[in-house]
Amino acid sequence: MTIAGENTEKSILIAAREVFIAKGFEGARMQEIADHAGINKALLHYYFRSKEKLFEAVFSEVASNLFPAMKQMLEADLQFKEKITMFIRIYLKALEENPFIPAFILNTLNTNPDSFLKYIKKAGLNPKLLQKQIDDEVARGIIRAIKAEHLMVNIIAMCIFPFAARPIVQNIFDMNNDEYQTYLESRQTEIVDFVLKSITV
Amino acid sequence: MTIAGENTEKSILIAAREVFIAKGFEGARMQEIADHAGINKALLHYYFRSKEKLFEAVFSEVASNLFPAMKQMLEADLQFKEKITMFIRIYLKALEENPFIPAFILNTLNTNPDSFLKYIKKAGLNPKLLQKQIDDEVARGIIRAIKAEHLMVNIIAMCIFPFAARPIVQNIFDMNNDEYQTYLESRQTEIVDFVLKSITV
DNA sequence: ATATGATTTAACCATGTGGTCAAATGTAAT
DNA sequence: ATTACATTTGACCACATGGTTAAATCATAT
Repeated sequence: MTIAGENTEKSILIAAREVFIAKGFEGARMQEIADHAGINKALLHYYFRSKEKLFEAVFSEVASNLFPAMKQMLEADLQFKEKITMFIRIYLKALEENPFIPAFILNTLNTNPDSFLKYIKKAGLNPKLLQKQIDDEVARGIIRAIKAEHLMVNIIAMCIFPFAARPIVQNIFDMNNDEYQTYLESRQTEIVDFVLKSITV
Repeated sequence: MTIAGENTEKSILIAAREVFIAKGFEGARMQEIADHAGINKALLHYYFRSKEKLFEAVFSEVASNLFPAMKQMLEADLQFKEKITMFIRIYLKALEENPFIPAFILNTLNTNPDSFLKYIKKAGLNPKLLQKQIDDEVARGIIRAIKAEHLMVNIIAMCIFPFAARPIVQNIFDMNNDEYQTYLESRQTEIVDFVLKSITV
Protein backbone atom coordinates (compact mmCIF):
# COMPACT_ATOMS: atom_id res chain seq x y z
CA MET A 1 0.00 0.00 0.00
CA THR A 2 1.23 3.49 -0.85
CA ILE A 3 1.41 6.45 1.47
CA ALA A 4 -1.59 7.93 -0.32
CA GLY A 5 -3.47 4.68 0.20
CA GLU A 6 -2.63 4.65 3.90
CA ASN A 7 -3.82 8.21 4.24
CA THR A 8 -7.04 7.36 2.47
CA GLU A 9 -7.60 4.36 4.70
CA LYS A 10 -7.00 6.49 7.79
CA SER A 11 -9.38 9.18 6.58
CA ILE A 12 -12.02 6.55 6.06
CA LEU A 13 -11.57 5.09 9.53
CA ILE A 14 -11.73 8.49 11.20
CA ALA A 15 -14.84 9.47 9.29
CA ALA A 16 -16.46 6.09 9.80
CA ARG A 17 -15.85 6.28 13.53
CA GLU A 18 -17.59 9.64 13.75
CA VAL A 19 -20.56 8.63 11.69
CA PHE A 20 -21.03 5.16 13.20
CA ILE A 21 -20.81 6.59 16.71
CA ALA A 22 -23.33 9.29 15.89
CA LYS A 23 -25.75 7.22 13.85
CA GLY A 24 -25.10 3.58 14.75
CA PHE A 25 -24.51 0.89 12.15
CA GLU A 26 -27.98 1.00 10.59
CA GLY A 27 -28.28 4.75 10.60
CA ALA A 28 -24.89 5.46 9.10
CA ARG A 29 -24.79 5.95 5.34
CA MET A 30 -21.81 5.03 3.25
CA GLN A 31 -22.18 8.22 1.25
CA GLU A 32 -22.12 10.21 4.48
CA ILE A 33 -18.95 8.49 5.61
CA ALA A 34 -17.39 9.16 2.23
CA ASP A 35 -18.41 12.81 2.45
CA HIS A 36 -16.88 13.07 5.93
CA ALA A 37 -13.67 11.52 4.64
CA GLY A 38 -13.68 13.71 1.55
CA ILE A 39 -13.44 10.76 -0.82
CA ASN A 40 -15.43 8.95 -3.47
CA LYS A 41 -17.86 6.39 -2.01
CA ALA A 42 -16.46 3.53 -4.09
CA LEU A 43 -13.22 3.80 -2.10
CA LEU A 44 -15.04 2.56 0.99
CA HIS A 45 -15.53 -0.75 -0.80
CA TYR A 46 -12.06 -0.73 -2.32
CA TYR A 47 -10.47 -0.43 1.14
CA PHE A 48 -12.98 -2.18 3.37
CA ARG A 49 -15.12 -4.22 1.00
CA SER A 50 -18.44 -3.71 2.79
CA LYS A 51 -20.24 -1.60 5.32
CA GLU A 52 -20.09 -4.45 7.76
CA LYS A 53 -16.35 -4.86 7.51
CA LEU A 54 -15.84 -1.14 7.89
CA PHE A 55 -18.00 -1.16 10.99
CA GLU A 56 -16.09 -4.13 12.32
CA ALA A 57 -12.81 -2.27 11.83
CA VAL A 58 -14.13 0.71 13.77
CA PHE A 59 -15.74 -1.40 16.46
CA SER A 60 -12.61 -3.47 16.88
CA GLU A 61 -10.58 -0.36 17.56
CA VAL A 62 -13.07 1.00 20.05
CA ALA A 63 -13.59 -2.30 21.82
CA SER A 64 -9.89 -3.01 22.10
CA ASN A 65 -9.43 0.21 24.01
CA LEU A 66 -12.06 -0.67 26.56
CA PHE A 67 -10.28 -3.08 28.78
CA PRO A 68 -6.71 -1.97 29.37
CA ALA A 69 -7.70 0.23 32.31
CA MET A 70 -9.71 -2.56 33.81
CA LYS A 71 -6.95 -5.10 33.32
CA GLN A 72 -4.41 -2.66 34.70
CA MET A 73 -6.52 -2.29 37.79
CA LEU A 74 -7.00 -5.98 38.30
CA GLU A 75 -3.30 -6.67 38.00
CA ALA A 76 -1.78 -3.63 39.65
CA ASP A 77 0.30 -4.18 42.71
CA LEU A 78 -1.36 -1.47 44.76
CA GLN A 79 -3.12 -1.05 48.03
CA PHE A 80 -6.72 -1.94 47.49
CA LYS A 81 -8.15 1.51 48.03
CA GLU A 82 -5.45 3.04 45.88
CA LYS A 83 -6.37 0.58 43.20
CA ILE A 84 -10.03 1.57 43.28
CA THR A 85 -9.17 5.24 43.20
CA MET A 86 -6.78 4.75 40.31
CA PHE A 87 -9.30 2.82 38.32
CA ILE A 88 -12.00 5.42 38.72
CA ARG A 89 -9.59 8.17 37.77
CA ILE A 90 -8.32 6.42 34.65
CA TYR A 91 -11.75 5.26 33.58
CA LEU A 92 -13.32 8.69 33.91
CA LYS A 93 -10.44 10.27 32.08
CA ALA A 94 -10.97 7.88 29.18
CA LEU A 95 -14.69 8.64 29.20
CA GLU A 96 -14.05 12.37 29.13
CA GLU A 97 -11.89 11.90 26.07
CA ASN A 98 -14.47 9.69 24.37
CA PRO A 99 -17.83 10.66 25.84
CA PHE A 100 -19.86 8.93 23.16
CA ILE A 101 -18.25 5.54 23.39
CA PRO A 102 -20.55 4.12 26.08
CA ALA A 103 -23.62 4.84 24.01
CA PHE A 104 -21.93 3.38 20.95
CA ILE A 105 -20.98 0.22 22.77
CA LEU A 106 -24.34 -0.21 24.44
CA ASN A 107 -26.13 0.39 21.18
CA THR A 108 -24.04 -2.19 19.39
CA LEU A 109 -24.50 -4.64 22.24
CA ASN A 110 -28.23 -4.32 21.97
CA THR A 111 -28.45 -5.29 18.34
CA ASN A 112 -25.52 -7.70 18.43
CA PRO A 113 -24.96 -9.12 21.91
CA ASP A 114 -22.11 -11.35 20.78
CA SER A 115 -20.12 -8.50 19.30
CA PHE A 116 -17.99 -8.26 22.37
CA LEU A 117 -17.21 -11.82 23.18
CA LYS A 118 -13.94 -12.05 21.35
CA TYR A 119 -12.67 -8.78 22.78
CA ILE A 120 -13.43 -9.83 26.32
CA LYS A 121 -11.62 -13.11 25.81
CA LYS A 122 -8.71 -11.36 24.17
CA ALA A 123 -8.45 -8.90 27.03
CA GLY A 124 -7.76 -11.74 29.41
CA LEU A 125 -9.41 -10.12 32.40
CA ASN A 126 -9.29 -12.08 35.58
CA PRO A 127 -11.88 -10.83 38.07
CA LYS A 128 -10.78 -13.49 40.52
CA LEU A 129 -7.70 -11.38 41.22
CA LEU A 130 -9.95 -8.64 42.51
CA GLN A 131 -12.04 -11.05 44.53
CA LYS A 132 -8.87 -12.36 46.15
CA GLN A 133 -7.73 -8.90 47.05
CA ILE A 134 -11.14 -8.09 48.44
CA ASP A 135 -11.01 -11.22 50.57
CA ASP A 136 -7.55 -10.29 51.87
CA GLU A 137 -8.74 -6.83 52.84
CA VAL A 138 -11.80 -8.31 54.51
CA ALA A 139 -9.62 -10.72 56.48
CA ARG A 140 -7.53 -7.78 57.64
CA GLY A 141 -10.66 -5.96 58.74
CA ILE A 142 -10.15 -3.06 56.39
CA ILE A 143 -13.24 -3.43 54.24
CA ARG A 144 -16.50 -5.29 54.47
CA ALA A 145 -17.26 -8.38 52.42
CA ILE A 146 -18.52 -7.68 48.92
CA LYS A 147 -18.43 -9.66 45.72
CA ALA A 148 -16.18 -8.47 42.95
CA GLU A 149 -19.01 -8.71 40.41
CA HIS A 150 -21.06 -6.24 42.36
CA LEU A 151 -18.26 -3.87 43.25
CA MET A 152 -16.96 -3.64 39.71
CA VAL A 153 -20.37 -3.21 38.15
CA ASN A 154 -21.25 -0.51 40.65
CA ILE A 155 -18.09 1.42 39.88
CA ILE A 156 -18.31 1.12 36.13
CA ALA A 157 -22.01 1.94 36.11
CA MET A 158 -21.47 5.10 38.13
CA CYS A 159 -18.63 6.17 35.85
CA ILE A 160 -20.47 5.56 32.60
CA PHE A 161 -24.01 6.60 33.24
CA PRO A 162 -23.62 10.39 33.26
CA PHE A 163 -22.01 10.10 29.84
CA ALA A 164 -24.39 7.58 28.32
CA ALA A 165 -27.51 9.24 29.63
CA ARG A 166 -26.36 12.81 29.56
CA PRO A 167 -29.50 14.41 28.10
CA ILE A 168 -31.72 12.81 30.72
CA VAL A 169 -29.51 13.63 33.67
CA GLN A 170 -28.85 17.12 32.42
CA ASN A 171 -32.51 17.87 32.00
CA ILE A 172 -33.77 16.24 35.18
CA PHE A 173 -31.42 18.39 37.18
CA ASP A 174 -31.91 21.38 34.93
CA MET A 175 -28.23 21.99 34.23
CA ASN A 176 -26.81 23.93 31.33
CA ASN A 177 -23.69 22.69 29.55
CA ASP A 178 -21.24 24.46 31.84
CA GLU A 179 -23.01 23.17 34.88
CA TYR A 180 -22.99 19.67 33.45
CA GLN A 181 -19.28 19.91 32.77
CA THR A 182 -18.73 20.94 36.37
CA TYR A 183 -20.90 18.05 37.46
CA LEU A 184 -18.82 15.60 35.39
CA GLU A 185 -15.65 17.00 36.90
CA SER A 186 -16.94 16.33 40.38
CA ARG A 187 -17.86 12.76 39.57
CA GLN A 188 -14.41 11.39 40.30
CA THR A 189 -14.31 12.60 43.87
CA GLU A 190 -17.95 11.69 44.44
CA ILE A 191 -17.62 8.18 43.09
CA VAL A 192 -14.39 7.49 44.96
CA ASP A 193 -15.98 8.77 48.19
CA PHE A 194 -19.18 6.87 47.59
CA VAL A 195 -17.38 3.60 46.98
CA LEU A 196 -14.82 3.88 49.75
CA LYS A 197 -17.40 4.94 52.30
CA SER A 198 -19.57 2.03 51.28
CA ILE A 199 -16.94 -0.64 51.64
CA THR A 200 -14.79 0.67 54.49
CA VAL A 201 -15.45 -0.95 57.82
CA MET B 1 -62.85 3.84 15.09
CA THR B 2 -64.30 0.31 15.13
CA ILE B 3 -63.37 -2.47 17.49
CA ALA B 4 -61.50 -4.13 14.66
CA GLY B 5 -59.64 -0.91 14.02
CA GLU B 6 -58.68 -0.60 17.68
CA ASN B 7 -57.42 -4.16 17.71
CA THR B 8 -55.39 -3.51 14.60
CA GLU B 9 -53.90 -0.38 16.09
CA LYS B 10 -52.97 -2.26 19.26
CA SER B 11 -51.40 -5.10 17.30
CA ILE B 12 -49.31 -2.59 15.43
CA LEU B 13 -48.14 -0.87 18.61
CA ILE B 14 -47.20 -4.14 20.26
CA ALA B 15 -45.30 -5.34 17.21
CA ALA B 16 -43.65 -1.97 16.68
CA ARG B 17 -42.50 -1.89 20.27
CA GLU B 18 -40.81 -5.28 19.93
CA VAL B 19 -39.12 -4.46 16.65
CA PHE B 20 -38.05 -0.92 17.53
CA ILE B 21 -36.62 -2.10 20.85
CA ALA B 22 -34.72 -4.91 19.15
CA LYS B 23 -33.53 -3.04 16.09
CA GLY B 24 -33.76 0.66 16.93
CA PHE B 25 -35.49 3.19 14.69
CA GLU B 26 -33.12 2.88 11.74
CA GLY B 27 -32.79 -0.87 11.89
CA ALA B 28 -36.49 -1.60 12.14
CA ARG B 29 -38.30 -2.35 8.89
CA MET B 30 -41.91 -1.51 8.35
CA GLN B 31 -42.47 -4.84 6.63
CA GLU B 32 -41.01 -6.60 9.67
CA ILE B 33 -43.34 -4.73 12.00
CA ALA B 34 -46.27 -5.60 9.76
CA ASP B 35 -45.21 -9.26 9.76
CA HIS B 36 -44.96 -9.23 13.57
CA ALA B 37 -48.42 -7.69 13.78
CA GLY B 38 -49.83 -10.10 11.21
CA ILE B 39 -51.16 -7.30 9.00
CA ASN B 40 -50.67 -5.72 5.61
CA LYS B 41 -47.85 -3.15 5.61
CA ALA B 42 -50.10 -0.42 4.19
CA LEU B 43 -52.02 -0.45 7.46
CA LEU B 44 -49.01 0.95 9.26
CA HIS B 45 -49.45 4.12 7.22
CA TYR B 46 -53.21 4.07 7.46
CA TYR B 47 -53.04 4.08 11.26
CA PHE B 48 -49.81 5.92 11.95
CA ARG B 49 -49.02 7.73 8.73
CA SER B 50 -45.25 7.25 8.81
CA LYS B 51 -42.44 5.28 10.39
CA GLU B 52 -41.50 8.32 12.42
CA LYS B 53 -44.92 8.80 13.87
CA LEU B 54 -45.15 5.12 14.72
CA PHE B 55 -41.82 5.31 16.50
CA GLU B 56 -42.94 8.40 18.32
CA ALA B 57 -46.05 6.59 19.51
CA VAL B 58 -43.96 3.73 20.86
CA PHE B 59 -41.32 5.98 22.35
CA SER B 60 -43.94 8.14 24.00
CA GLU B 61 -45.42 5.13 25.75
CA VAL B 62 -42.03 3.88 26.92
CA ALA B 63 -40.81 7.28 28.02
CA SER B 64 -44.00 8.08 29.90
CA ASN B 65 -43.49 4.98 32.02
CA LEU B 66 -40.01 5.99 33.05
CA PHE B 67 -40.62 8.57 35.64
CA PRO B 68 -43.54 7.56 37.86
CA ALA B 69 -41.30 5.53 40.16
CA MET B 70 -38.85 8.38 40.40
CA LYS B 71 -41.56 10.93 41.05
CA GLN B 72 -43.17 8.62 43.58
CA MET B 73 -39.89 8.40 45.41
CA LEU B 74 -39.29 12.11 45.41
CA GLU B 75 -42.74 12.85 46.75
CA ALA B 76 -43.32 9.93 49.10
CA ASP B 77 -43.78 10.73 52.73
CA LEU B 78 -41.36 8.13 53.96
CA GLN B 79 -38.30 7.90 56.12
CA PHE B 80 -35.33 8.68 53.93
CA LYS B 81 -33.78 5.26 54.00
CA GLU B 82 -37.13 3.62 53.39
CA LYS B 83 -37.54 5.90 50.46
CA ILE B 84 -34.24 4.87 48.93
CA THR B 85 -34.99 1.21 49.50
CA MET B 86 -38.43 1.54 47.99
CA PHE B 87 -37.11 3.30 44.95
CA ILE B 88 -34.48 0.69 44.24
CA ARG B 89 -37.00 -2.08 44.68
CA ILE B 90 -39.58 -0.51 42.37
CA TYR B 91 -37.02 0.51 39.78
CA LEU B 92 -35.41 -2.90 39.61
CA LYS B 93 -38.79 -4.56 39.38
CA ALA B 94 -39.67 -2.37 36.41
CA LEU B 95 -36.32 -3.20 34.79
CA GLU B 96 -36.87 -6.93 35.25
CA GLU B 97 -40.20 -6.63 33.49
CA ASN B 98 -38.68 -4.57 30.68
CA PRO B 99 -35.00 -5.48 30.54
CA PHE B 100 -34.46 -3.96 27.12
CA ILE B 101 -35.83 -0.54 27.84
CA PRO B 102 -32.58 1.01 29.09
CA ALA B 103 -30.79 0.11 25.88
CA PHE B 104 -33.70 1.39 23.84
CA ILE B 105 -33.76 4.69 25.68
CA LEU B 106 -30.01 5.16 25.62
CA ASN B 107 -29.89 4.32 21.94
CA THR B 108 -32.61 6.81 21.13
CA LEU B 109 -30.94 9.44 23.29
CA ASN B 110 -27.73 9.03 21.40
CA THR B 111 -29.21 9.75 18.01
CA ASN B 112 -31.80 12.21 19.24
CA PRO B 113 -30.74 13.87 22.50
CA ASP B 114 -33.83 16.06 22.63
CA SER B 115 -36.22 13.15 22.41
CA PHE B 116 -36.73 13.16 26.12
CA LEU B 117 -37.11 16.78 26.94
CA LYS B 118 -40.87 16.96 26.79
CA TYR B 119 -41.32 13.82 28.85
CA ILE B 120 -39.04 15.08 31.59
CA LYS B 121 -40.93 18.34 31.74
CA LYS B 122 -44.25 16.54 31.71
CA ALA B 123 -43.15 14.27 34.52
CA GLY B 124 -42.72 17.28 36.75
CA LEU B 125 -39.88 15.83 38.77
CA ASN B 126 -38.59 17.97 41.54
CA PRO B 127 -35.12 16.86 42.67
CA LYS B 128 -35.03 19.67 45.18
CA LEU B 129 -37.43 17.67 47.32
CA LEU B 130 -34.81 14.99 47.63
CA GLN B 131 -32.06 17.49 48.35
CA LYS B 132 -34.17 18.95 51.12
CA GLN B 133 -34.75 15.58 52.66
CA ILE B 134 -31.05 14.80 52.42
CA ASP B 135 -30.27 18.05 54.17
CA ASP B 136 -32.74 17.26 56.94
CA GLU B 137 -31.19 13.86 57.49
CA VAL B 138 -27.74 15.41 57.51
CA ALA B 139 -28.83 17.96 60.10
CA ARG B 140 -30.16 15.13 62.27
CA GLY B 141 -26.83 13.37 61.95
CA ILE B 142 -28.30 10.32 60.27
CA ILE B 143 -26.51 10.50 56.93
CA ARG B 144 -23.52 12.34 55.55
CA ALA B 145 -23.82 15.25 53.17
CA ILE B 146 -24.25 14.32 49.53
CA LYS B 147 -25.81 16.09 46.60
CA ALA B 148 -29.06 14.75 45.23
CA GLU B 149 -27.69 14.79 41.67
CA HIS B 150 -24.92 12.40 42.64
CA LEU B 151 -26.98 10.15 44.84
CA MET B 152 -29.75 9.72 42.30
CA VAL B 153 -27.41 9.14 39.41
CA ASN B 154 -25.44 6.58 41.39
CA ILE B 155 -28.57 4.66 42.27
CA ILE B 156 -30.08 4.72 38.81
CA ALA B 157 -26.79 3.83 37.19
CA MET B 158 -26.29 0.81 39.43
CA CYS B 159 -29.84 -0.36 38.76
CA ILE B 160 -29.68 0.03 34.99
CA PHE B 161 -26.21 -1.03 34.03
CA PRO B 162 -26.49 -4.81 34.47
CA PHE B 163 -29.48 -4.73 32.14
CA ALA B 164 -28.10 -2.34 29.55
CA ALA B 165 -24.69 -3.97 29.40
CA ARG B 166 -25.69 -7.51 30.09
CA PRO B 167 -23.52 -9.25 27.50
CA ILE B 168 -20.37 -7.51 28.72
CA VAL B 169 -21.01 -8.12 32.38
CA GLN B 170 -22.10 -11.67 31.81
CA ASN B 171 -19.01 -12.49 29.82
CA ILE B 172 -16.47 -10.69 31.99
CA PHE B 173 -17.63 -12.66 34.97
CA ASP B 174 -18.17 -15.80 32.94
CA MET B 175 -21.75 -16.40 34.01
CA ASN B 176 -24.30 -18.51 32.19
CA ASN B 177 -27.90 -17.33 31.94
CA ASP B 178 -29.04 -18.91 35.19
CA GLU B 179 -26.08 -17.47 37.03
CA TYR B 180 -26.82 -14.06 35.55
CA GLN B 181 -30.43 -14.27 36.61
CA THR B 182 -29.28 -15.06 40.13
CA TYR B 183 -26.90 -12.13 39.93
CA LEU B 184 -29.72 -9.81 38.87
CA GLU B 185 -31.86 -11.05 41.73
CA SER B 186 -29.13 -10.18 44.21
CA ARG B 187 -28.75 -6.67 42.85
CA GLN B 188 -31.52 -5.21 44.95
CA THR B 189 -29.97 -6.19 48.26
CA GLU B 190 -26.48 -5.30 47.07
CA ILE B 191 -27.43 -1.88 45.78
CA VAL B 192 -29.48 -1.01 48.86
CA ASP B 193 -26.59 -2.11 51.08
CA PHE B 194 -24.03 -0.30 49.00
CA VAL B 195 -25.96 2.95 49.06
CA LEU B 196 -27.01 2.91 52.69
CA LYS B 197 -23.54 1.95 53.86
CA SER B 198 -22.10 4.75 51.79
CA ILE B 199 -24.33 7.51 53.12
CA THR B 200 -24.94 6.40 56.70
CA VAL B 201 -22.88 8.22 59.27
C1' DA C 1 8.83 6.22 -23.00
C1' DT C 2 6.66 1.95 -21.61
C1' DA C 3 4.74 -1.45 -18.66
C1' DT C 4 2.71 -2.82 -14.53
C1' DG C 5 0.17 -2.48 -10.62
C1' DA C 6 -2.32 0.60 -7.34
C1' DT C 7 -5.59 4.01 -6.56
C1' DT C 8 -9.38 6.85 -7.81
C1' DT C 9 -13.42 8.27 -10.34
C1' DA C 10 -18.03 8.53 -12.01
C1' DA C 11 -21.49 6.16 -13.84
C1' DC C 12 -24.30 2.52 -13.10
C1' DC C 13 -26.86 -1.52 -10.85
C1' DA C 14 -30.08 -4.58 -8.17
C1' DT C 15 -32.51 -4.49 -4.40
C1' DG C 16 -34.66 -2.60 -0.46
C1' DT C 17 -37.39 0.83 1.78
C1' DG C 18 -41.08 3.84 3.29
C1' DG C 19 -44.85 5.20 1.25
C1' DT C 20 -49.09 5.66 -2.22
C1' DC C 21 -53.32 4.45 -4.33
C1' DA C 22 -57.42 2.53 -6.01
C1' DA C 23 -60.16 -1.34 -5.65
C1' DA C 24 -62.07 -4.72 -2.64
C1' DT C 25 -64.17 -5.80 1.50
C1' DG C 26 -66.37 -5.00 5.92
C1' DT C 27 -69.64 -2.54 9.00
C1' DA C 28 -73.55 -0.09 10.37
C1' DA C 29 -77.50 2.73 9.54
C1' DT C 30 -81.50 3.44 6.85
C1' DA D 1 -81.31 -3.87 -0.45
C1' DT D 2 -78.84 0.46 -0.57
C1' DT D 3 -75.79 3.90 0.99
C1' DA D 4 -72.01 5.80 3.25
C1' DC D 5 -68.08 5.35 5.64
C1' DA D 6 -64.21 2.58 7.57
C1' DT D 7 -60.87 -0.81 7.01
C1' DT D 8 -58.02 -3.81 4.37
C1' DT D 9 -55.60 -5.48 0.40
C1' DG D 10 -52.24 -5.98 -3.17
C1' DA D 11 -50.02 -3.86 -6.61
C1' DC D 12 -47.20 -0.27 -7.50
C1' DC D 13 -43.99 3.86 -6.92
C1' DA D 14 -39.90 7.02 -6.31
C1' DC D 15 -36.02 7.15 -4.24
C1' DA D 16 -32.25 5.55 -1.38
C1' DT D 17 -28.82 2.30 -0.37
C1' DG D 18 -24.78 -0.67 -0.48
C1' DG D 19 -22.31 -2.27 -3.88
C1' DT D 20 -20.09 -2.98 -8.87
C1' DT D 21 -17.45 -1.88 -12.87
C1' DA D 22 -14.54 -0.20 -16.27
C1' DA D 23 -12.03 3.62 -17.49
C1' DA D 24 -9.01 7.18 -15.98
C1' DT D 25 -5.29 8.52 -13.34
C1' DC D 26 -1.32 7.95 -10.47
C1' DA D 27 3.07 5.93 -8.95
C1' DT D 28 7.03 3.30 -9.68
C1' DA D 29 10.38 0.45 -11.96
C1' DT D 30 12.74 -0.50 -16.13
